[in-house]
Amino acid sequence: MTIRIYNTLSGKREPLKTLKSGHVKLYVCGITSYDYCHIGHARSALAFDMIVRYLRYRDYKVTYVRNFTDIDDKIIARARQQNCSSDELASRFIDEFYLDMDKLGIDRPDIEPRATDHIPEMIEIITELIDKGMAYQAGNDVYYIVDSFPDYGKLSRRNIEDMRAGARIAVNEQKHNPMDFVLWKGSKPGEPTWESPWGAGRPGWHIECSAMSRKYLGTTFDIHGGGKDLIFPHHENEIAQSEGANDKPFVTTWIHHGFVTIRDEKMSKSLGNFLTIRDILSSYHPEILRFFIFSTQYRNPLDFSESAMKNATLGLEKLYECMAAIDVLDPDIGDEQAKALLTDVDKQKIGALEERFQNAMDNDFNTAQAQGIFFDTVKTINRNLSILSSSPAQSDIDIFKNAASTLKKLADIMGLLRVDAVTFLAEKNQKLLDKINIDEKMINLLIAEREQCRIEKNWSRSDQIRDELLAKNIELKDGPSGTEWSVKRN
RNA sequence: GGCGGCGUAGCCAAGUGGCUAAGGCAGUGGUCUGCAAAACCAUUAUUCAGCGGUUCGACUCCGCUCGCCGCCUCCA
Repeated sequence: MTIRIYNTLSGKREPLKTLKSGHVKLYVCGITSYDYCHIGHARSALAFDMIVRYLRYRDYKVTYVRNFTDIDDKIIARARQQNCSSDELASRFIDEFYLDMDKLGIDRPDIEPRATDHIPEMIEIITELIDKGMAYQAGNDVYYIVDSFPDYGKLSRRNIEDMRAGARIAVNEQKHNPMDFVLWKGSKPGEPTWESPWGAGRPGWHIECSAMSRKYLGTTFDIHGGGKDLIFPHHENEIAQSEGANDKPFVTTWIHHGFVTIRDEKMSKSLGNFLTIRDILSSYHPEILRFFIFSTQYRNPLDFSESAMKNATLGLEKLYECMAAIDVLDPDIGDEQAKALLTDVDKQKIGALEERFQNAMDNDFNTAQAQGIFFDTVKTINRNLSILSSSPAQSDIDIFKNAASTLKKLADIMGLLRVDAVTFLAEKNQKLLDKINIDEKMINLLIAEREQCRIEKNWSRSDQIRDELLAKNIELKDGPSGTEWSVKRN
Protein backbone atom coordinates (compact mmCIF):
# COMPACT_ATOMS: atom_id res chain seq x y z
CA MET A 1 0.00 0.00 0.00
CA THR A 2 1.55 3.17 -1.15
CA ILE A 3 0.38 6.72 -1.17
CA ARG A 4 -0.38 7.89 -4.67
CA ILE A 5 -0.27 11.58 -5.50
CA TYR A 6 -1.26 13.51 -8.60
CA ASN A 7 1.91 15.16 -9.83
CA THR A 8 1.33 18.27 -11.94
CA LEU A 9 4.71 17.75 -13.60
CA SER A 10 3.80 14.34 -15.03
CA GLY A 11 0.06 14.94 -15.20
CA LYS A 12 -0.45 11.57 -13.55
CA ARG A 13 -1.14 9.99 -10.24
CA GLU A 14 2.05 8.30 -9.13
CA PRO A 15 3.36 6.49 -6.05
CA LEU A 16 5.03 8.81 -3.58
CA LYS A 17 8.78 8.81 -4.09
CA THR A 18 11.09 10.37 -1.54
CA LEU A 19 14.77 11.06 -1.99
CA LYS A 20 15.49 9.80 1.48
CA SER A 21 13.49 6.80 2.51
CA GLY A 22 10.70 7.70 4.92
CA HIS A 23 11.41 11.42 4.86
CA VAL A 24 9.31 13.93 2.93
CA LYS A 25 10.68 17.39 2.34
CA LEU A 26 7.85 19.75 1.52
CA TYR A 27 7.84 23.39 0.47
CA VAL A 28 4.61 25.34 0.13
CA CYS A 29 4.18 28.88 -1.15
CA GLY A 30 2.66 30.91 1.63
CA ILE A 31 0.84 34.20 1.59
CA THR A 32 1.85 37.64 0.43
CA SER A 33 1.16 39.46 3.61
CA TYR A 34 -0.72 42.70 3.00
CA ASP A 35 -4.34 41.95 3.92
CA TYR A 36 -6.61 39.58 5.82
CA CYS A 37 -6.74 36.04 4.44
CA HIS A 38 -9.78 34.71 2.64
CA ILE A 39 -11.22 31.20 2.43
CA GLY A 40 -8.98 30.39 -0.50
CA HIS A 41 -5.95 30.90 1.71
CA ALA A 42 -7.65 28.77 4.32
CA ARG A 43 -8.06 25.99 1.80
CA SER A 44 -4.38 26.07 0.95
CA ALA A 45 -3.27 26.00 4.58
CA LEU A 46 -5.82 23.30 5.43
CA ALA A 47 -4.96 21.12 2.46
CA PHE A 48 -1.29 21.01 3.31
CA ASP A 49 -1.98 20.70 7.02
CA MET A 50 -4.03 17.61 6.21
CA ILE A 51 -1.38 16.25 3.85
CA VAL A 52 1.37 16.69 6.43
CA ARG A 53 -0.75 15.09 9.15
CA TYR A 54 -1.60 12.17 6.94
CA LEU A 55 2.02 11.60 5.92
CA ARG A 56 3.02 11.65 9.57
CA TYR A 57 0.20 9.29 10.45
CA ARG A 58 1.64 6.98 7.78
CA ASP A 59 4.98 7.19 9.59
CA TYR A 60 6.80 9.58 7.32
CA LYS A 61 9.10 12.13 8.79
CA VAL A 62 8.05 15.45 7.25
CA THR A 63 9.99 18.67 7.02
CA TYR A 64 7.43 21.29 6.14
CA VAL A 65 8.54 24.74 4.99
CA ARG A 66 6.09 27.52 4.18
CA ASN A 67 7.30 31.01 3.41
CA PHE A 68 5.95 34.49 3.84
CA THR A 69 6.32 36.97 1.01
CA ASP A 70 6.86 40.16 2.95
CA ILE A 71 8.21 42.41 0.20
CA ASP A 72 6.28 43.01 -2.99
CA ASP A 73 4.62 45.77 -5.06
CA LYS A 74 1.28 45.31 -3.35
CA ILE A 75 2.79 45.47 0.10
CA ILE A 76 4.63 48.65 -0.78
CA ALA A 77 1.50 50.24 -2.23
CA ARG A 78 -0.67 49.26 0.70
CA ALA A 79 1.91 50.42 3.23
CA ARG A 80 2.07 53.78 1.53
CA GLN A 81 -1.71 54.06 1.71
CA GLN A 82 -1.67 53.25 5.40
CA ASN A 83 1.31 55.47 6.17
CA CYS A 84 3.46 52.74 7.59
CA SER A 85 6.54 50.86 6.48
CA SER A 86 6.30 47.74 4.32
CA ASP A 87 7.83 45.77 7.13
CA GLU A 88 5.27 47.00 9.66
CA LEU A 89 2.42 46.19 7.32
CA ALA A 90 3.73 42.73 6.47
CA SER A 91 4.40 41.92 10.10
CA ARG A 92 0.97 43.05 11.12
CA PHE A 93 -0.76 40.79 8.61
CA ILE A 94 1.48 37.88 9.48
CA ASP A 95 0.19 38.26 13.04
CA GLU A 96 -3.37 38.38 11.72
CA PHE A 97 -2.68 35.30 9.63
CA TYR A 98 -1.54 33.41 12.72
CA LEU A 99 -4.71 34.40 14.56
CA ASP A 100 -6.73 32.84 11.74
CA MET A 101 -4.53 29.74 11.57
CA ASP A 102 -4.77 29.21 15.31
CA LYS A 103 -8.55 29.49 15.26
CA LEU A 104 -8.65 26.94 12.49
CA GLY A 105 -6.40 24.66 14.51
CA ILE A 106 -3.74 24.52 11.83
CA ASP A 107 -0.32 23.41 13.01
CA ARG A 108 2.65 25.63 12.29
CA PRO A 109 5.01 24.38 9.62
CA ASP A 110 8.47 23.40 10.83
CA ILE A 111 10.12 26.38 9.18
CA GLU A 112 8.45 29.66 8.17
CA PRO A 113 11.03 31.83 6.47
CA ARG A 114 10.35 35.44 5.56
CA ALA A 115 11.66 36.64 2.23
CA THR A 116 13.34 39.73 3.63
CA ASP A 117 15.44 37.59 5.96
CA HIS A 118 16.97 35.84 2.94
CA ILE A 119 18.18 38.60 0.65
CA PRO A 120 21.84 37.37 0.67
CA GLU A 121 20.70 33.88 -0.42
CA MET A 122 18.73 35.41 -3.29
CA ILE A 123 21.64 37.58 -4.37
CA GLU A 124 23.79 34.46 -4.37
CA ILE A 125 21.51 32.60 -6.79
CA ILE A 126 21.14 35.63 -9.04
CA THR A 127 24.94 35.95 -9.15
CA GLU A 128 25.25 32.28 -10.08
CA LEU A 129 22.74 32.74 -12.87
CA ILE A 130 24.53 35.79 -14.24
CA ASP A 131 27.87 33.93 -14.10
CA LYS A 132 26.34 31.08 -16.08
CA GLY A 133 25.01 33.46 -18.70
CA MET A 134 21.40 32.78 -17.73
CA ALA A 135 20.64 36.27 -16.48
CA TYR A 136 21.64 39.81 -17.33
CA GLN A 137 21.58 43.23 -15.81
CA ALA A 138 19.60 45.89 -17.63
CA GLY A 139 19.59 49.28 -16.03
CA ASN A 140 19.11 48.65 -12.32
CA ASP A 141 17.18 45.42 -12.92
CA VAL A 142 18.31 41.86 -13.42
CA TYR A 143 16.37 39.52 -15.73
CA TYR A 144 16.36 35.78 -16.29
CA ILE A 145 17.01 34.66 -19.88
CA VAL A 146 14.15 32.31 -20.52
CA ASP A 147 15.74 31.10 -23.75
CA SER A 148 18.72 29.83 -21.76
CA PHE A 149 16.59 27.17 -20.11
CA PRO A 150 15.44 24.60 -22.68
CA ASP A 151 12.94 22.98 -20.30
CA TYR A 152 11.05 26.23 -19.77
CA GLY A 153 7.34 25.43 -19.81
CA LYS A 154 7.59 21.81 -18.71
CA LEU A 155 5.39 22.26 -15.66
CA SER A 156 2.65 24.35 -17.22
CA ARG A 157 2.89 22.56 -20.57
CA ARG A 158 3.28 25.59 -22.72
CA ASN A 159 5.93 26.54 -25.17
CA ILE A 160 7.68 29.83 -25.40
CA GLU A 161 6.49 30.53 -28.94
CA ASP A 162 2.82 30.34 -27.93
CA MET A 163 3.41 32.62 -25.02
CA ARG A 164 5.33 35.11 -27.09
CA ALA A 165 2.34 35.27 -29.39
CA GLY A 166 0.12 36.29 -26.49
CA ALA A 167 -0.38 40.02 -26.61
CA ARG A 168 -0.99 40.44 -22.92
CA ILE A 169 2.61 40.56 -21.87
CA ALA A 170 3.62 44.17 -21.52
CA VAL A 171 6.88 44.80 -23.28
CA ASN A 172 9.40 46.31 -20.99
CA GLU A 173 11.99 48.34 -22.85
CA GLN A 174 14.78 47.07 -20.67
CA LYS A 175 14.16 43.42 -21.39
CA HIS A 176 16.03 41.73 -24.21
CA ASN A 177 13.08 39.42 -24.66
CA PRO A 178 9.50 39.96 -23.53
CA MET A 179 9.41 36.53 -21.88
CA ASP A 180 12.36 37.25 -19.58
CA PHE A 181 11.29 37.78 -16.00
CA VAL A 182 12.74 39.92 -13.27
CA LEU A 183 15.09 38.56 -10.62
CA TRP A 184 16.08 41.85 -9.05
CA LYS A 185 14.34 45.21 -9.30
CA GLY A 186 16.18 48.45 -8.96
CA SER A 187 14.33 50.50 -6.38
CA LYS A 188 12.46 53.69 -6.98
CA PRO A 189 12.76 56.56 -4.51
CA GLY A 190 10.98 55.89 -1.24
CA GLU A 191 10.86 52.11 -1.64
CA PRO A 192 12.50 49.67 0.73
CA THR A 193 15.91 48.66 -0.61
CA TRP A 194 18.77 46.29 -0.09
CA GLU A 195 22.29 46.68 -1.37
CA SER A 196 23.34 44.37 -4.17
CA PRO A 197 26.05 44.07 -6.83
CA TRP A 198 23.54 45.68 -9.21
CA GLY A 199 22.74 48.63 -7.01
CA ALA A 200 20.07 49.24 -4.42
CA GLY A 201 16.91 47.28 -5.04
CA ARG A 202 14.71 44.40 -4.00
CA PRO A 203 14.16 40.84 -5.12
CA GLY A 204 11.60 39.64 -7.65
CA TRP A 205 8.92 37.34 -6.37
CA HIS A 206 10.00 34.06 -7.91
CA ILE A 207 13.58 34.14 -6.67
CA GLU A 208 12.41 34.13 -3.05
CA CYS A 209 11.15 30.58 -3.17
CA SER A 210 14.19 29.28 -5.06
CA ALA A 211 16.46 30.77 -2.40
CA MET A 212 14.49 29.74 0.66
CA SER A 213 13.76 26.22 -0.51
CA ARG A 214 17.43 25.64 -1.35
CA LYS A 215 18.51 26.92 2.05
CA TYR A 216 16.14 24.76 4.07
CA LEU A 217 15.51 21.71 1.90
CA GLY A 218 18.48 21.53 -0.47
CA THR A 219 18.82 21.72 -4.23
CA THR A 220 16.40 18.84 -4.81
CA PHE A 221 13.45 18.01 -2.61
CA ASP A 222 10.33 15.87 -2.68
CA ILE A 223 7.16 17.96 -2.84
CA HIS A 224 6.41 21.53 -3.74
CA GLY A 225 2.87 22.77 -3.29
CA GLY A 226 0.61 25.72 -3.85
CA GLY A 227 -2.57 26.84 -5.54
CA LYS A 228 -3.26 26.01 -9.17
CA ASP A 229 -2.84 29.67 -10.08
CA LEU A 230 0.82 29.47 -9.12
CA ILE A 231 1.71 26.90 -11.79
CA PHE A 232 2.38 29.65 -14.26
CA PRO A 233 4.41 31.73 -14.03
CA HIS A 234 5.54 31.36 -10.44
CA HIS A 235 6.42 27.69 -10.23
CA GLU A 236 7.60 27.54 -13.82
CA ASN A 237 10.01 30.33 -13.04
CA GLU A 238 11.16 28.70 -9.84
CA ILE A 239 12.10 25.62 -11.84
CA ALA A 240 13.99 27.73 -14.37
CA GLN A 241 15.92 29.53 -11.64
CA SER A 242 16.69 26.57 -9.43
CA GLU A 243 17.50 24.03 -12.11
CA GLY A 244 19.39 26.71 -14.02
CA ALA A 245 21.52 27.57 -11.01
CA ASN A 246 21.89 24.10 -9.49
CA ASP A 247 21.98 21.87 -12.56
CA LYS A 248 19.90 19.40 -10.57
CA PRO A 249 16.23 18.47 -10.66
CA PHE A 250 14.36 20.91 -8.45
CA VAL A 251 11.30 19.02 -7.22
CA THR A 252 10.06 15.46 -7.64
CA THR A 253 6.34 16.02 -7.08
CA TRP A 254 4.27 19.15 -7.62
CA ILE A 255 0.97 19.34 -5.76
CA HIS A 256 -1.55 22.02 -6.73
CA HIS A 257 -4.89 22.49 -5.06
CA GLY A 258 -8.07 23.88 -6.62
CA PHE A 259 -9.76 27.18 -5.90
CA VAL A 260 -12.60 28.15 -3.69
CA THR A 261 -15.28 29.64 -5.91
CA ILE A 262 -18.45 31.62 -5.36
CA ARG A 263 -21.19 31.05 -7.87
CA ASP A 264 -18.61 29.02 -9.77
CA GLU A 265 -16.23 31.93 -10.15
CA LYS A 266 -12.81 32.05 -8.59
CA MET A 267 -12.78 33.96 -5.34
CA SER A 268 -10.44 36.90 -5.80
CA LYS A 269 -9.79 40.39 -4.64
CA SER A 270 -10.24 41.90 -8.08
CA LEU A 271 -13.73 40.43 -8.43
CA GLY A 272 -14.55 41.48 -4.89
CA ASN A 273 -16.26 38.15 -4.26
CA PHE A 274 -14.07 36.98 -1.41
CA LEU A 275 -14.90 36.20 2.18
CA THR A 276 -12.23 36.41 4.82
CA ILE A 277 -11.54 33.60 7.22
CA ARG A 278 -12.76 35.71 10.09
CA ASP A 279 -15.99 36.54 8.23
CA ILE A 280 -16.73 32.84 8.14
CA LEU A 281 -15.58 32.06 11.65
CA SER A 282 -17.86 34.73 13.04
CA SER A 283 -20.83 32.60 12.04
CA TYR A 284 -19.46 29.06 11.80
CA HIS A 285 -17.47 26.81 14.07
CA PRO A 286 -13.94 26.31 12.66
CA GLU A 287 -14.55 22.59 12.26
CA ILE A 288 -17.52 23.33 10.02
CA LEU A 289 -15.22 25.25 7.69
CA ARG A 290 -12.78 22.35 7.80
CA PHE A 291 -15.53 19.84 7.13
CA PHE A 292 -16.66 21.94 4.17
CA ILE A 293 -13.14 22.29 2.76
CA PHE A 294 -12.56 18.55 2.97
CA SER A 295 -15.93 17.62 1.50
CA THR A 296 -14.32 17.53 -1.92
CA GLN A 297 -10.92 16.29 -3.02
CA TYR A 298 -8.26 18.98 -2.78
CA ARG A 299 -7.69 19.37 -6.55
CA ASN A 300 -11.34 20.06 -7.43
CA PRO A 301 -12.95 23.46 -7.33
CA LEU A 302 -15.04 24.01 -4.23
CA ASP A 303 -18.04 26.29 -4.46
CA PHE A 304 -18.83 28.28 -1.36
CA SER A 305 -22.47 28.94 -0.50
CA GLU A 306 -24.67 29.17 2.55
CA SER A 307 -26.34 25.92 1.62
CA ALA A 308 -23.00 24.14 1.25
CA MET A 309 -22.06 25.41 4.71
CA LYS A 310 -25.37 24.24 6.09
CA ASN A 311 -24.72 20.85 4.60
CA ALA A 312 -21.31 20.78 6.24
CA THR A 313 -22.88 21.80 9.54
CA LEU A 314 -25.39 18.97 9.41
CA GLY A 315 -22.73 16.48 8.44
CA LEU A 316 -20.38 17.44 11.23
CA GLU A 317 -23.21 17.41 13.77
CA LYS A 318 -24.19 13.96 12.62
CA LEU A 319 -20.69 12.70 13.39
CA TYR A 320 -20.65 14.48 16.74
CA GLU A 321 -24.05 13.09 17.68
CA CYS A 322 -22.78 9.59 17.14
CA MET A 323 -19.66 10.34 19.19
CA ALA A 324 -21.78 11.81 21.97
CA ALA A 325 -24.06 8.79 22.02
CA ILE A 326 -21.03 6.54 22.49
CA ASP A 327 -19.36 8.86 24.99
CA VAL A 328 -22.35 8.77 27.31
CA LEU A 329 -22.36 4.97 27.38
CA ASP A 330 -21.08 3.80 30.73
CA PRO A 331 -18.07 1.60 29.92
CA ASP A 332 -18.92 -0.64 32.86
CA ILE A 333 -22.57 -1.13 31.98
CA GLY A 334 -21.76 -4.15 29.86
CA ASP A 335 -23.05 -7.55 30.81
CA GLU A 336 -20.57 -10.36 30.17
CA GLN A 337 -23.42 -12.86 29.86
CA ALA A 338 -25.67 -10.85 27.55
CA LYS A 339 -25.98 -11.84 23.93
CA ALA A 340 -24.04 -9.61 21.56
CA LEU A 341 -26.14 -7.35 19.40
CA LEU A 342 -23.60 -6.71 16.68
CA THR A 343 -23.67 -9.15 13.79
CA ASP A 344 -20.48 -10.35 12.16
CA VAL A 345 -21.24 -8.19 9.13
CA ASP A 346 -21.59 -5.10 11.29
CA LYS A 347 -18.47 -5.92 13.26
CA GLN A 348 -16.59 -6.33 10.05
CA LYS A 349 -17.82 -3.03 8.71
CA ILE A 350 -16.89 -1.16 11.87
CA GLY A 351 -13.57 -2.96 12.04
CA ALA A 352 -12.72 -2.05 8.46
CA LEU A 353 -12.92 1.68 9.16
CA GLU A 354 -9.22 2.41 9.39
CA GLU A 355 -8.24 0.32 6.39
CA ARG A 356 -10.94 1.90 4.24
CA PHE A 357 -9.88 5.32 5.40
CA GLN A 358 -6.29 4.62 4.44
CA ASN A 359 -7.28 3.40 1.02
CA ALA A 360 -9.19 6.61 0.39
CA MET A 361 -6.43 8.84 1.67
CA ASP A 362 -3.70 6.89 -0.12
CA ASN A 363 -5.54 7.74 -3.29
CA ASP A 364 -4.34 11.34 -3.61
CA PHE A 365 -5.67 12.35 -0.20
CA ASN A 366 -9.31 11.75 -1.05
CA THR A 367 -10.90 13.38 1.96
CA ALA A 368 -14.34 13.35 0.33
CA GLN A 369 -14.25 9.59 0.12
CA ALA A 370 -12.85 9.41 3.64
CA GLN A 371 -15.78 11.44 4.95
CA GLY A 372 -18.13 9.06 3.15
CA ILE A 373 -16.48 6.18 4.98
CA PHE A 374 -17.00 7.96 8.31
CA PHE A 375 -20.71 8.26 7.57
CA ASP A 376 -20.95 4.71 6.41
CA THR A 377 -19.44 3.52 9.69
CA VAL A 378 -21.57 5.88 11.75
CA LYS A 379 -24.67 4.55 10.07
CA THR A 380 -23.86 1.02 11.22
CA ILE A 381 -23.10 2.25 14.73
CA ASN A 382 -26.29 4.33 14.96
CA ARG A 383 -28.46 1.48 13.80
CA ASN A 384 -27.16 -0.69 16.61
CA LEU A 385 -27.20 2.07 19.20
CA SER A 386 -30.85 2.72 18.48
CA ILE A 387 -31.77 -0.81 19.52
CA LEU A 388 -29.27 -1.22 22.34
CA SER A 389 -30.83 -2.80 25.42
CA SER A 390 -30.42 -1.42 28.92
CA SER A 391 -28.00 -4.19 29.81
CA PRO A 392 -25.96 -4.57 26.66
CA ALA A 393 -23.21 -7.09 26.02
CA GLN A 394 -19.77 -5.97 27.13
CA SER A 395 -18.36 -6.91 23.72
CA ASP A 396 -20.76 -4.49 22.02
CA ILE A 397 -19.79 -1.67 24.36
CA ASP A 398 -16.12 -2.34 23.71
CA ILE A 399 -16.62 -2.23 19.96
CA PHE A 400 -18.51 1.07 20.16
CA LYS A 401 -15.88 2.63 22.38
CA ASN A 402 -13.08 1.44 20.12
CA ALA A 403 -14.83 2.65 17.02
CA ALA A 404 -15.28 6.08 18.55
CA SER A 405 -11.63 6.38 19.43
CA THR A 406 -10.55 5.21 15.97
CA LEU A 407 -12.94 7.63 14.33
CA LYS A 408 -11.59 10.48 16.43
CA LYS A 409 -8.02 9.54 15.60
CA LEU A 410 -8.71 9.49 11.85
CA ALA A 411 -10.92 12.57 11.82
CA ASP A 412 -8.14 14.43 13.59
CA ILE A 413 -6.08 14.22 10.40
CA MET A 414 -8.65 16.57 8.88
CA GLY A 415 -8.85 18.48 12.15
CA LEU A 416 -12.34 17.18 12.89
CA LEU A 417 -13.95 15.78 16.06
CA ARG A 418 -11.35 17.48 18.21
CA VAL A 419 -13.85 18.87 20.68
CA ASP A 420 -15.64 16.84 23.34
CA ALA A 421 -18.82 15.68 21.58
CA VAL A 422 -21.29 16.44 24.37
CA THR A 423 -19.77 19.89 24.81
CA PHE A 424 -19.82 20.57 21.08
CA LEU A 425 -23.52 19.79 20.85
CA ALA A 426 -24.37 21.73 24.00
CA GLU A 427 -22.51 24.76 22.68
CA LYS A 428 -24.27 24.48 19.36
CA ASN A 429 -27.63 24.49 21.12
CA GLN A 430 -26.60 27.42 23.31
CA LYS A 431 -25.50 29.39 20.27
CA LEU A 432 -28.82 28.81 18.56
CA LEU A 433 -30.60 29.74 21.75
CA ASP A 434 -28.64 32.99 22.06
CA LYS A 435 -29.71 33.92 18.58
CA ILE A 436 -33.42 33.69 19.28
CA ASN A 437 -33.19 35.35 22.70
CA ILE A 438 -35.70 33.31 24.65
CA ASP A 439 -36.14 32.67 28.35
CA GLU A 440 -35.16 29.14 29.25
CA LYS A 441 -37.26 29.18 32.43
CA MET A 442 -40.33 29.94 30.39
CA ILE A 443 -39.65 26.94 28.20
CA ASN A 444 -39.35 24.65 31.20
CA LEU A 445 -42.54 26.04 32.74
CA LEU A 446 -44.46 25.41 29.55
CA ILE A 447 -43.03 21.92 29.28
CA ALA A 448 -44.12 21.20 32.84
CA GLU A 449 -47.62 22.45 32.09
CA ARG A 450 -47.74 20.34 28.98
CA GLU A 451 -46.54 17.33 30.96
CA GLN A 452 -49.56 17.76 33.22
CA CYS A 453 -51.91 18.14 30.25
CA ARG A 454 -50.56 14.98 28.73
CA ILE A 455 -51.18 13.05 31.95
CA GLU A 456 -54.73 14.38 31.86
CA LYS A 457 -54.88 13.55 28.15
CA ASN A 458 -55.68 17.16 27.40
CA TRP A 459 -54.22 16.84 23.91
CA SER A 460 -55.50 20.11 22.54
CA ARG A 461 -53.78 22.27 25.19
CA SER A 462 -50.72 20.04 25.04
CA ASP A 463 -50.43 20.47 21.29
CA GLN A 464 -51.09 24.16 21.58
CA ILE A 465 -48.10 24.54 23.89
CA ARG A 466 -45.98 22.55 21.50
CA ASP A 467 -47.06 24.75 18.59
CA GLU A 468 -46.41 27.92 20.56
CA LEU A 469 -42.89 26.83 21.31
CA LEU A 470 -42.34 25.69 17.76
CA ALA A 471 -43.34 29.14 16.58
CA LYS A 472 -40.40 30.37 18.65
CA ASN A 473 -38.17 27.73 17.07
CA ILE A 474 -38.20 25.45 20.10
CA GLU A 475 -38.75 21.85 19.15
CA LEU A 476 -40.06 19.32 21.65
CA LYS A 477 -39.18 15.66 21.67
CA ASP A 478 -41.12 13.30 23.90
CA GLY A 479 -38.95 10.41 24.95
CA PRO A 480 -39.17 7.63 27.52
CA SER A 481 -37.33 9.79 30.05
CA GLY A 482 -39.54 12.83 29.59
CA THR A 483 -39.69 15.72 27.18
CA GLU A 484 -36.53 17.26 25.78
CA TRP A 485 -36.27 20.45 23.82
CA SER A 486 -33.87 21.82 21.29
CA VAL A 487 -33.56 24.86 19.09
CA LYS A 488 -34.59 24.31 15.53
CA ARG A 489 -32.19 25.35 12.85
CA ASN A 490 -33.56 27.61 10.14
C1' G B 1 -6.33 31.59 -29.86
C1' G B 2 -2.76 28.14 -26.76
C1' C B 3 -2.61 25.00 -22.47
C1' G B 4 -4.94 22.45 -18.19
C1' G B 5 -9.27 20.61 -15.94
C1' C B 6 -14.42 19.47 -15.22
C1' G B 7 -19.54 17.59 -16.86
C1' U B 8 -22.20 11.03 -12.24
C1' A B 9 -29.75 11.24 -9.03
C1' G B 10 -33.44 17.50 -7.23
C1' C B 11 -28.56 19.46 -4.85
C1' C B 12 -23.35 18.23 -3.01
C1' A B 13 -19.95 14.29 -4.02
C1' A B 14 -16.82 9.30 -4.43
C1' G B 15 -15.76 5.78 -8.10
C1' U B 16 -7.21 3.11 -9.62
C1' G B 17 -11.70 -1.49 -17.32
C1' G B 18 -14.96 -6.58 -14.94
C1' C B 19 -18.15 -7.28 -8.27
C1' U B 20 -25.18 -4.19 -5.95
C1' A B 21 -22.41 3.25 -9.57
C1' A B 22 -19.90 4.98 -1.99
C1' G B 23 -21.58 8.71 1.23
C1' G B 24 -24.24 13.36 2.67
C1' C B 25 -28.48 16.84 2.08
C1' A B 26 -33.45 17.06 0.36
C1' G B 27 -37.85 13.78 -0.95
C1' U B 28 -41.17 9.47 -0.33
C1' G B 29 -43.02 5.11 2.55
C1' G B 30 -42.58 2.67 7.34
C1' U B 31 -41.23 1.61 12.86
C1' C B 32 -41.80 4.44 17.32
C1' U B 33 -45.59 8.19 19.26
C1' G B 34 -52.10 10.11 21.87
C1' C B 35 -50.63 12.95 17.41
C1' A B 36 -45.86 14.82 16.35
C1' A B 37 -40.57 15.67 16.50
C1' A B 38 -36.00 13.21 16.85
C1' A B 39 -33.90 8.58 15.95
C1' C B 40 -33.87 4.15 13.17
C1' C B 41 -35.39 1.10 8.75
C1' A B 42 -36.61 1.02 3.56
C1' U B 43 -36.66 3.56 -0.98
C1' U B 44 -34.75 7.26 -4.72
C1' A B 45 -29.18 6.93 -11.38
C1' U B 46 -31.03 -0.18 -16.18
C1' U B 47 -27.38 4.70 -15.94
C1' C B 48 -22.59 8.25 -15.66
C1' A B 49 -23.19 15.65 -21.15
C1' G B 50 -23.75 13.72 -26.50
C1' C B 51 -21.85 10.81 -30.60
C1' G B 52 -18.37 7.35 -32.37
C1' G B 53 -14.02 3.99 -31.50
C1' U B 54 -10.63 0.33 -28.81
C1' U B 55 -11.88 -4.12 -25.81
C1' C B 56 -14.77 -10.45 -24.46
C1' G B 57 -16.19 -6.18 -21.27
C1' A B 58 -15.82 1.34 -20.35
C1' C B 59 -18.44 6.11 -15.90
C1' U B 60 -13.26 4.53 -16.14
C1' C B 61 -8.92 4.26 -22.23
C1' C B 62 -8.95 7.04 -27.36
C1' G B 63 -11.28 10.66 -30.90
C1' C B 64 -14.88 14.32 -32.05
C1' U B 65 -19.04 17.64 -30.58
C1' C B 66 -21.60 20.60 -26.90
C1' G B 67 -21.47 23.12 -22.08
C1' C B 68 -18.79 25.08 -17.75
C1' C B 69 -14.26 26.67 -15.10
C1' G B 70 -9.17 28.07 -14.64
C1' C B 71 -4.20 29.70 -16.38
C1' C B 72 -1.73 32.47 -20.30
C1' U B 73 -0.63 39.89 -15.91
C1' C B 74 -0.59 39.89 -9.48
C1' C B 75 -3.24 35.75 -7.36
C1' A B 76 -4.17 30.18 -2.68
